[in-house]
Amino acid sequence: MQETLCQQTHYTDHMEDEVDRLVAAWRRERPDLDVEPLEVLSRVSRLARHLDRARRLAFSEHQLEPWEFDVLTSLRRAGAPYQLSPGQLLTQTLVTSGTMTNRIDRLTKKGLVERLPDPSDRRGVLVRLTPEGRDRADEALAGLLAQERAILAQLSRPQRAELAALLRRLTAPFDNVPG
Amino acid sequence: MQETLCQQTHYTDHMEDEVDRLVAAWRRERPDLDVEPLEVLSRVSRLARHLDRARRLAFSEHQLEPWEFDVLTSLRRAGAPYQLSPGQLLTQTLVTSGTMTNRIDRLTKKGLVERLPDPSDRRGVLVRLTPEGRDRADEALAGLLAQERAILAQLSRPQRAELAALLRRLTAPFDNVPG
DNA sequence: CCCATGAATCTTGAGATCGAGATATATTTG
DNA sequence: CAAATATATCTCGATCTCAAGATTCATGGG
Repeated sequence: MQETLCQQTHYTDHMEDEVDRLVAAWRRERPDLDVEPLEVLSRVSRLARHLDRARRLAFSEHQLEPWEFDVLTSLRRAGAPYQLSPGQLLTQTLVTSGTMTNRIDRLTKKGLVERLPDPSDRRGVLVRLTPEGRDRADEALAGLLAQERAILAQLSRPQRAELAALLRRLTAPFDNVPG
Repeated sequence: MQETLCQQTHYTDHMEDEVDRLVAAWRRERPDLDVEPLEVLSRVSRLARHLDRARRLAFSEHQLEPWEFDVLTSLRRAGAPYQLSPGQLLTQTLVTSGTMTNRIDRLTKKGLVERLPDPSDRRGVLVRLTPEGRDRADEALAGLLAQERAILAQLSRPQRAELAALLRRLTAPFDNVPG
């Protein structure tokens, strides 16, 4: 780790959040414990819940639920012919197999995806985006990005890059092991 | 924003994660879009799901569900006599009022909390931790902190502080407005 | 004092998630 | 080649969550 000249994140406005209050409360009630980990991970969990609410709102304009968006965009990103196995969808969306079966069923009923037999493995199935599914995914993505940009306006571009890099170090171990 | 000498987050090991692959896929499929926001916010959402799974595992040793932990520790942090209104519990746990009523019902049946009339407002209720509830919260917290420390070992202490500060700037707007 | 407005909590019904186990097919091993 | 093991997906039942609306009480103006 080398020292270099870089942007210091030195905030003049130190606005408190719920986690500051939460940590202060623990230090008062349990001064014997080191609750430093909560400074990072409680913020991650709470921010994710806030984002989930915000997304639910943003998607409701497009008649899409967040879980529908997750599946449709996973297929969209795969590129033509826009198909993945349920197993690949699992690693992208981090839900259980039972949940994914259920999601595919419902999206099929809505005409946004279709199930095809996997030609190379008779156990398997491929899930393919329909043209309508593709359009819905594209529309919703544009809306989501606009919303996310507004939330991230709190940070400068280098700060966002720094934040992304720090988060990557935490997510990578989860994403790169069997677990 | 001043420039100072500080630790540069310059990683020799640039381990990829799912979000790197996700972003690369979008740039290939939708080169017209700027997907930079996903670098931060998709990592936040995915990390939160990984944490949720890890917590579920950690708490199962104590026969506690994550949602039970959230409610019990909110009350524990409040300090003696360990009581809060359902409304206060809402802002701490970010669930809807219907969900909270349900949670309080179930925790009451398990003998971990009890409902008392609010002496200063006859509409209101106070939820109080029972002695057993308090013990369960304290045990589970110790276990959670140990697990979180292991996850955060990927970062140095100043990196953790930096990460917490950056996240605070994103959570504060959510935590400090009516929304 | 009474009514209108607002706030805090609870009720309800629909829908989504999880975990565990079932089923069918692949792959490896002896 | 047969048996054992592993993999991919689905089924099922129990919870858990949410959104919307109902209920109960507080508060302020007339």
